[in-house]
Amino acid sequence: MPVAKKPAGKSKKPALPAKRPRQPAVTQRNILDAALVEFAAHGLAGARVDEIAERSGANKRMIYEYFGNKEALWLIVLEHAYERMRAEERTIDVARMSPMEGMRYLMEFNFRFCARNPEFIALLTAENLNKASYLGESEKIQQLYSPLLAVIRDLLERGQREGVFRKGIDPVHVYLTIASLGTCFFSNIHTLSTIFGRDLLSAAEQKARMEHCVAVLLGALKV
Amino acid sequence: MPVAKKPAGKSKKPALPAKRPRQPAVTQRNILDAALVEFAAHGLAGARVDEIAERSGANKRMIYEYFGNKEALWLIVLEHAYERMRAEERTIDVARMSPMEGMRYLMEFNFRFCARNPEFIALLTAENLNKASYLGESEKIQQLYSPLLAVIRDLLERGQREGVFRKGIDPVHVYLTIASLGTCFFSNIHTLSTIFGRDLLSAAEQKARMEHCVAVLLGALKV
Amino acid sequence: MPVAKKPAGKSKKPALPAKRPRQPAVTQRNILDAALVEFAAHGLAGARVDEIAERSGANKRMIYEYFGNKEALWLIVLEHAYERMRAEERTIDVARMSPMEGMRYLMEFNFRFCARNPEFIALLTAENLNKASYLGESEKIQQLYSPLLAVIRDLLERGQREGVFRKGIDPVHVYLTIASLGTCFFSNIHTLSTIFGRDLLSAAEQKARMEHCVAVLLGALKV
Amino acid sequence: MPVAKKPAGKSKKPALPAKRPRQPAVTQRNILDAALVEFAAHGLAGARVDEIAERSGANKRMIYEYFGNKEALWLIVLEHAYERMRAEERTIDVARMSPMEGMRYLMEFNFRFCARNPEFIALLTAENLNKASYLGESEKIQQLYSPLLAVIRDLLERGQREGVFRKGIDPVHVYLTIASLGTCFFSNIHTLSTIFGRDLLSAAEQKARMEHCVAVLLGALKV
DNA sequence: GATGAATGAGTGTTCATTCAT
DNA sequence: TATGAATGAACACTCATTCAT
Repeated sequence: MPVAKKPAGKSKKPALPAKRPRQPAVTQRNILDAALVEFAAHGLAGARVDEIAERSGANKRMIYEYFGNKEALWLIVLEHAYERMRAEERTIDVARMSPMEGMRYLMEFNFRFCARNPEFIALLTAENLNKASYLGESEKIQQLYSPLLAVIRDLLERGQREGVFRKGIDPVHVYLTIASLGTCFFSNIHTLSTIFGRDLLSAAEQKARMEHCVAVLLGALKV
Repeated sequence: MPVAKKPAGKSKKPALPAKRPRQPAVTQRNILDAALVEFAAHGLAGARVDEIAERSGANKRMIYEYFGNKEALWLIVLEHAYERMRAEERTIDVARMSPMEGMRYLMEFNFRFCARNPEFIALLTAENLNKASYLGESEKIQQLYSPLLAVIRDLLERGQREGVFRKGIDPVHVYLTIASLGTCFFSNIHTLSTIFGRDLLSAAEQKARMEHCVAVLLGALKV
Repeated sequence: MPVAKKPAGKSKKPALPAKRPRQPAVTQRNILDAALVEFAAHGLAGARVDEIAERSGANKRMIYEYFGNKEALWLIVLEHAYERMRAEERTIDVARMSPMEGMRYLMEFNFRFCARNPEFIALLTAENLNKASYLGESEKIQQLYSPLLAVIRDLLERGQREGVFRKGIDPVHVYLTIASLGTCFFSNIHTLSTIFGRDLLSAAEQKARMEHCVAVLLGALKV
Repeated sequence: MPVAKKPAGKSKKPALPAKRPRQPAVTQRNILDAALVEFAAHGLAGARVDEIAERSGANKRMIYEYFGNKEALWLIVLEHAYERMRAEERTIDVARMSPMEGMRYLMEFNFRFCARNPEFIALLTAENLNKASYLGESEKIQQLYSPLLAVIRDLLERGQREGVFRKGIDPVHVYLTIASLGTCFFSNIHTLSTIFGRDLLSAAEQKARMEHCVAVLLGALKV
């Protein structure tokens, strides 16, 4: 790249079958995938539109054609990430589990989701750096009400009725605790590993951590 | 022609007091303060050296004179922030408290520190976006071993001896739980407020949250 | 705030024809031409990328797109200059000339080439200031073996066989002498003119000098 | 240097003997020496005032105090270099030598001077890049008429009278030839070594080259 | 729809020079 | 005389965005 590209000499052969994709949906998906990777890796300010274009295999112009500009693309990527998470959350079914088992399942589910989706965590981290200014603008995400809250409320009520959970617990706080214990471990995993000189990314450490988190959650709910 | 153009006349406002402080230590401190604000607000990539210069009242050149470059400045700001936190942590004295009271104190201390130092939280967030790559390079921070871990270990042992805490608890996990519950609430407070449509930054919400966190922590330790 | 400011309105002179050539090869050539002029005039350190951009009519960004950076551009300009010289040298044909006539021709050729290409001389001068560090990195130039050396060797051998040239003469030294007498006169012509208070750039002076150089060269070869 | 210099804390002890040199002449000489090295290494545009200050051990401010600015310093350095050369030239005494021996001596002298003073050569090279614009401004250098020309004229006349030199030879051209053969070899020695893949800086190569140059010069003068 | 050349406003960094002490 | 902190203009280089094809 640094030195004298070829003059591109007369590559115009309009008669040829034109092997270009010409598949808008595919191109858009490729751009979104590439953008997720780039944004997750560098945040909004650090991400490079050129890099997204190159990684997606699409032309840079297409990004602007389909998504308007960098910031709009950021928001769409964010929305997609939330949608995927909510979609997974909707598969949660704790109806047949006991309240105790159900809570354990939620904690484990959240923990594993974070472990499996570091890009989502990075996106969240980056958006918090932006003080959630883009998220706040999105009507879409606001409507994507998390089904988890209802599940938690249900489990809490069942548990309280059955006498295994304490009374007077705010489901939002339970949600926050579940989210904090899972998300925070992974979003701060780099600084924490450095500080403790312990590779928290290892499978063994993660398993131990998850067990601890489950214990913390359940210990807080038990009567 | 290539070098040394004439001063071009135009002596700019010679009437002004022409304050050139000439106080290196002050200038350095001003730069560091301004850098903390800018970096906390926009992260490493989003921060602008020009902005730091202007906000600090110093000349941009001074930043390079004293700190080398933007990335080196970032690291120093990070180190200073950690130092300040560790310094505060060193003031913690739970020797006269009961294990239960001590643990509650640690949780509250951490929570309040996060509430009081949003810039530190933002810095942490941003550094996690960088995958702790600068923190990892810093020998200084690695040596700043947190006194908290020892305090936690001591409280745990006392509590276990007294029969109020369960056995077999890893102090590092307790540390992580305390840090997660406090830090994560504040580092994700913007996205969470947006998602829940609830202003978690309000005093009442924060108080309630802190109470919940204390309950969670103690509930997890109790026999 | 950190990213993507609005276009700010102000559509600059929309009435203008808005010529955006869109001809990579032409743009590259323009940049190289402009760079040759700028580098020859000020050397590597003294040359200004902005000036090259302006003179070439291209956008500064294009220089980096096509050539990487200032130093890479310098090397390419240097390589092109050498290529042009070597190309001219390859047109030399002294097969039908007598050894004496052939040598005279080489001297005159070199002298005239220097007179005709002051920018090449300036480039050489500047690269010598760099201690040939860029030339030394160029594989291209090293492969551009000068055809002159073979021609000189051939003329020497023929002349020695015919008994008009002395024996034991190193062709490299003859090359150096030819090059020195021609190049040095022109590369130092400014300081020399000043020292002697004589305008050596005048046609008469140059003709006289060339005659002298031819005499010196032939006098050194004659038996 | 890149990271946080000490605040210089209160090093003011005006009562102390003040171990600073306080010797203007020495300081000036140090600056000139350092400037010669820096200018020779990088030319006018490439030289750094900071570097000169550091290398000289003097304060940067002193450079401006004593020499005005970078360009003025350049000129003075140039003048000093010329003065030194002229001074050496004035030691030349060929009165007792034969014309032939005398000419050989001049060539060898010049050659050896160039070999011994690469910085002077580099300075000349750099000033030629400047198109001798600073040299041209210097009244001093113009007055430093080279004694060599007179010596050459004398040798030529004696040689012609004695019948060993041809008639009608312009002493200026002889001067130019001597200067070219010596100076040019050394000023272009980097590019030439690279082109030929031969280390022309080696003692053996230089000796051979000098012999050749002497032969060329004398061959051109002989009847 | 798709391409990639082109643009201009920045962005980090450096430099010659000046001023307070 | 000497010091080194401070300055502002410039410099090499980058980036989001647009336009001609």
